[in-house]
Amino acid sequence: MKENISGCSVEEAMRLIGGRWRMLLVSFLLEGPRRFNQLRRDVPNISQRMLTLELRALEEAGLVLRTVYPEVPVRVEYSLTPDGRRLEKIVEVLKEFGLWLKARPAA
Amino acid sequence: MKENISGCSVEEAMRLIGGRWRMLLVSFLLEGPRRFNQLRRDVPNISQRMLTLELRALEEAGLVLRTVYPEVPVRVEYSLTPDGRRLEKIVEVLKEFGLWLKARPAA
DNA sequence: CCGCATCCGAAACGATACTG
DNA sequence: CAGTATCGTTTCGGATGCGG
Repeated sequence: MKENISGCSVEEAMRLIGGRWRMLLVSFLLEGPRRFNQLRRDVPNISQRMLTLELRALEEAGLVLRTVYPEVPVRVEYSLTPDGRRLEKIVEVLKEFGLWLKARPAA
Repeated sequence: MKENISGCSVEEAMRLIGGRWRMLLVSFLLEGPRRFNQLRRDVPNISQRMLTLELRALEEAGLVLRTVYPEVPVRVEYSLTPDGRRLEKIVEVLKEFGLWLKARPAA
């Protein structure tokens, strides 16, 4: 299997950042660390369950850092790792394309 | 529902171009028009069914043009519309990120 | 050559209720 | 506040067989 053709990189990238929520969450984390319920407000349509799952996935991929502050009540902050910041360009381009999408005449 | 925040653009974009195959197909179509079985060879792991479905979806979104040449046997060519070419930047950035992904030490 | 129809399992996603 | 657990629905994706 010739895995090294450039197209496969696209596939790998999409497998990691594909899905409805991932890049959306990253787009907010790019502005700075966020708490759990803060992200829920930022992304009103996401369910609690999906938010947990997606954050865990991003954490496991090394793109997001989860920090627990042992206060009462507990405080948890999510932030992008240096690796996670590599997604900034993708978010930018995606945002640009999305805006054009919503503006174009033909749906 | 405040739909106009920039993040939502990202979501809309991902809903259109998300999925395992879409951007991969676009990445090949960027090189020029392709026939059905040509794409099957380019993307060895895609099933006939998915190739049909994804091409139809891209066509319906106005990103891909399907041209039927009434020869015998029939010849069908898929090419990007001008709108479809707007995906070029996304593919580039995705490709770059994917290559880095495969190269980084920590999996 | 270029599909479509059908069936099926797997994965993504969502709603709701409950917990330290 | 920040989650788990459970369940149901929807979408994704593969296998196979048929048709113009």
